[in-house]
Amino acid sequence: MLTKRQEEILKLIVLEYIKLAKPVGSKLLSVKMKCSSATIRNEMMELEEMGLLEKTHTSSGRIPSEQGYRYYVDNLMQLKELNGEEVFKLQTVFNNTQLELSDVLSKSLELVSDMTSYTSIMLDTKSHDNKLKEISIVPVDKELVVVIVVTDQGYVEHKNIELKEVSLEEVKKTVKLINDLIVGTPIDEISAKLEFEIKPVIGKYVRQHEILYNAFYDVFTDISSKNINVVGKNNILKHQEFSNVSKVKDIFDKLEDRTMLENIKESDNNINIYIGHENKMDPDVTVIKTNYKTNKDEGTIAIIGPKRMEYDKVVNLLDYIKKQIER
Amino acid sequence: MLTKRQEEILKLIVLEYIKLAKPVGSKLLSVKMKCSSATIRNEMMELEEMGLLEKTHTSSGRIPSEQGYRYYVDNLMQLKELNGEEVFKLQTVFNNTQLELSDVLSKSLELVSDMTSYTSIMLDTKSHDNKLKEISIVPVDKELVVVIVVTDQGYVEHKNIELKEVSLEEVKKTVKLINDLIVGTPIDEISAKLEFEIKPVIGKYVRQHEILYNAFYDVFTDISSKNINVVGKNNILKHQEFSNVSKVKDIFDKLEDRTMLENIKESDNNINIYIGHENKMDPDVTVIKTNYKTNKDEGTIAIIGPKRMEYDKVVNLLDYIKKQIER
DNA sequence: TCCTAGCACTCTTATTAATCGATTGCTAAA
DNA sequence: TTTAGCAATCGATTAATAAGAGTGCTAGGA
Repeated sequence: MLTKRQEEILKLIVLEYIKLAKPVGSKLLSVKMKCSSATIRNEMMELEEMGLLEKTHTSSGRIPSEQGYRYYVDNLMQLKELNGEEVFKLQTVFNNTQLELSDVLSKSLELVSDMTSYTSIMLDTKSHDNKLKEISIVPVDKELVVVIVVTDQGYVEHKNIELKEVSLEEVKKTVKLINDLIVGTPIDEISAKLEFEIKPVIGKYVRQHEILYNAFYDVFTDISSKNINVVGKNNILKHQEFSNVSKVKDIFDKLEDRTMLENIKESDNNINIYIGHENKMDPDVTVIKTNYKTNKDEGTIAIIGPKRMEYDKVVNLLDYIKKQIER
Repeated sequence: MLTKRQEEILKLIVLEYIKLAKPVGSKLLSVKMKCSSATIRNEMMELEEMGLLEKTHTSSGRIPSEQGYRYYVDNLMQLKELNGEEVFKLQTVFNNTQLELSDVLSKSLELVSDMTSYTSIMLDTKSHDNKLKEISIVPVDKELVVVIVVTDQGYVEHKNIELKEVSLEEVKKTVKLINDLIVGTPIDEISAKLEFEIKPVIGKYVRQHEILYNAFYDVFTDISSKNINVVGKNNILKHQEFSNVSKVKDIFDKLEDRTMLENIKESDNNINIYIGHENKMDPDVTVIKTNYKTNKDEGTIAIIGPKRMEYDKVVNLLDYIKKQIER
């Protein structure tokens, strides 16, 4: 259990280090508190023994350990309000009724990335209530037909089918079959239905039914697939913990690795903070994320930055965005 | 005019410097040629006076100047054949008939980026012969209707319209109007037609015609807009000329700047090389690009790397891809 | 006239040493 | 329990030195 004074010291060190990125010494703290540097040194030693502080070398000032950050965000962090300018900028996005949800998300995350110098990720999973609404075709010319799939939430996906191996008639029949049999099916069950209800039937009267089946399989896979967007990646380069190129490359590669990014999915409804080794992404970063859920959509938004991150600001922004989206 | 020997020296220096990124000295060259290092030093001095070579400091070996690279690519470069593995990998992409052109392009550029460690850009302009084929609507529920636009080349774009300020009837009427009046119009002329032929008419019987007009304007703008894709951006980090983070940030920011990227458009049909200051992107890079043109599509593909680039390899690859696409 | 051996000179890189300044841990006194 | 004082530690900076690579120039030889 920490004393009041120890908590104050820890908090000051965290805030100071976040601001200046330099180890914090006892002398600096002694002017901010009403006791001598020697006293503070003694407390620092205890905090270090408890694993909340670290030194970069024997005679350096202290920096927070991962545990130190953890204690700070769990017990000491105070959320201040967003400032007027930030709210104003975000509101212009949320008030734009022209935009679709995914655009609102990416635009607001762009703002957040600009305001914080961190990197944002949105992972947009379509909701389970998303059902196939209609599938229609537009014959373009003798060689090409466009198949268009629409869900009851207004998602659209399309695929071009060449009329070489299959005829327009065959495509039409298949589409009618799908419209008759599987309209209304939730999108994540469609692949199964397609295989077991449609494939056997078309197999009977379409010569090259594999081609047709694959085309439809593709378009349904696309529409049920996750939409991932990384915003403000270049902000990584602004932080001095990432001043060495190979570290940067490491993180950039991870930010392009789809399976890595899909892992970021958060089901918990709170704003969750994963500091350093607590996240699976990279031990040198902190990931703050939350899930969101509307009647059409659900997904995760995440902010990634150095462990030395403005936790309070990011938590506030994320919370604000989550609430606005869910309205 | 350069003598044979001077050309040989220049070529060796370019190749050696591309390989090892270290200034090339006279001693190294003397073992590759049948004359003494003193002779080579004299020739180097002349080449430097002509502006083809540079020194990094008074007593360093030589590196090629931009003019030196220019002379090399114009007069000395020999194109070797692609190796079997490279051809094989690319062929698996080109032979996949399932893929649309833009997918073929981005996949083959991914391969090129992997094979070369450079960065690729594709800029896909839709051809002028692309005409509006059909516009159709799918009413999703009482509050939402999806508008889908298809061109005669099989491009699809869509937009959701909320049925709050406008009614389904009004949307239907407008769509009928568009289908009657401007189907067959080249996509880059549609905006104008929309404004002068459709807008005045719907203004008469649609209360909130601005909303409807804007929605259609948006979707036509989208479909005629350029498609830009940057592949292998992280490869920038592999080259020692970009080992300092602020330089990297500079280039990365440019690679996300849409207007910068649109400038890359090349109308010339050859493989063109822009070394250092010859390109508008950044004086420390070389851009090699060419345009391509199929019956559906036209655009530009470009490779970006350090000036110390494997010119021969990149030119070969770009040429190969261009030819395959245009088949 | 062209080529080359030889050599002094220049500049980079690596290594070591010396100094400065910040900060700590410890001790002893308040 | 707090604090003043002080030796000790270590990073960062600067200076000095040496080693190595490469050049430009000169003078002699083909």
